[in-house]
Amino acid sequence: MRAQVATVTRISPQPLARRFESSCANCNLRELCLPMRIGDEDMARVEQIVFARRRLKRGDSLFKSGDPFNALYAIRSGFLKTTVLNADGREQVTGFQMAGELLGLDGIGSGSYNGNAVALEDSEVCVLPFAMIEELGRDIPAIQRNLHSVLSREIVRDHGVMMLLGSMSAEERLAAFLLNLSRRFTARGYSASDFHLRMTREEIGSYLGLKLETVSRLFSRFQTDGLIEVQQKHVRIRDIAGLEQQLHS
Amino acid sequence: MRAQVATVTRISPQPLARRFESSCANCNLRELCLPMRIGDEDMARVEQIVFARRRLKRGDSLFKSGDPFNALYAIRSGFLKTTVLNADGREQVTGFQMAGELLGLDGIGSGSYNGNAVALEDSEVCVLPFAMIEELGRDIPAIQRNLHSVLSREIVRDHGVMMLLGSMSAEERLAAFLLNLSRRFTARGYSASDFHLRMTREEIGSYLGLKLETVSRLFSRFQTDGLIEVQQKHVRIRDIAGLEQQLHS
DNA sequence: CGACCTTTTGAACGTATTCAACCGATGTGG
DNA sequence: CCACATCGGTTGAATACGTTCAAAAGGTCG
Repeated sequence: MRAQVATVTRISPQPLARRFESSCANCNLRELCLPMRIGDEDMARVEQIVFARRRLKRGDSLFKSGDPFNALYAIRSGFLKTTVLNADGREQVTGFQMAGELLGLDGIGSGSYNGNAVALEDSEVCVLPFAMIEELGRDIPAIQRNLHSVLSREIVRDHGVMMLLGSMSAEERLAAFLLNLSRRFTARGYSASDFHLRMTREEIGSYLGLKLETVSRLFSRFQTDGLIEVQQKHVRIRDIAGLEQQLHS
Repeated sequence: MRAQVATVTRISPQPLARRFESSCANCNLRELCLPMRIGDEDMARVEQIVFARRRLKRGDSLFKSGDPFNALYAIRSGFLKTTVLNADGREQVTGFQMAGELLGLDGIGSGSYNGNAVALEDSEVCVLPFAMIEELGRDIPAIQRNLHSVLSREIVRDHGVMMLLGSMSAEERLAAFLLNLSRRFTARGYSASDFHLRMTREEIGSYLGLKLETVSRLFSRFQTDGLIEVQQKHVRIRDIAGLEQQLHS
């Protein structure tokens, strides 16, 4: 077991990765990253998983489709997007990820990442070698349970996006998108109503199945309707209830 | 541990479930359901997981959104759809499942199923109490690994659907849908070109983000173009290459 | 400062939807 | 077993929603 982990540790060093003194116990993302009870003794082992961090500058790729899968990544700070490419080169944004969220789940099944992850602002991620997660999961049920929960909730999230793309109008999609961002920022201690979009209109459009011009027009219409204020990438939500109404009409 | 599993076993009996002599080792779905090497000894334990089967008639619900989550279901025979409902009652089909595929993954994270599963034809499923899967996963790495793979591949599948819904035209969506069905039927030993659709035009439309009339029109157009023959629910693919071309144009 | 990228807005267009009618298949009850 | 009701599927015509093409202004970064 130990030997296996040591092997993975050797294989895994990423470009730009650096060893550091981990401290999940004190990490302010602990509630997001490890949402369960872990004893002090186990915690020491958990911290061995986070064997490196990796810094990304805006535009840097964390992993690309086809790269060999070795690790999951937990976002410590920053903002990323994940995308998939289809045969003829069209790109679909599959999600936007922020602090405390996990990346790379799509690589477990096939041994190589299925999509791309790109930083939309300077970011830092914890590198979590997957072989170590699996090993620890066998010893610490709370870890096992947490991994399964994370995977399952990603599936639930994806089904929500299918609902969005398959059954909702453009207005509803953008309203749902803004409310989702607001909720996630709130959970991280940021303002629920005032935030900076890290992605372009085109990326929002790709995620929502719309063209960038449509997204821009919708922002303008929401502003005219008094639901939000927009100025380029800065958004202020003025009428949460009004946005929620957009969802069900 | 044992006690915990016993508890779950007591909680879990489903209506219509019945005890039976399991035999995964001889199941003709083994390659689909357990795609990994397992020793004879471990196999005996695996078969304890499949502690019941459940028969469904067409239209029967396997589980509903909000039902307490206790088990995953492996389809032994038949055909099901999974759906999610949004706040105002609109239904989105999230997938169609056939023999060897797993249902209920969306329940792991929250403790209750997030969507609905309904039989589109008379079907039979193996009931796999999740607490037993987790316990066995801790002891048998191949089981653990398999569960992670299944979860991850569902995420990859979902991302493919997002690509479908977000970036592809109606023609491309239907072509992709037919090719996907064809591939999956082939893997189960059925004809790649000749099959019976178990779902209605409306259900296909919901899955593909289209209206039922649009689906019907596309079937007609594909027939006119010599790509397929359609008669109600019976489809014959006449030009696989032509369908694949539809994907990249 | 200049080049480039992003965003906004308008006008014309096209794809998929809506509404409607009709037909065929299926299934139920008298 | 047939009659009838219901459901599922097809097709047409009008409409609507989001896209495309285009131009211009606003930001950002070297």
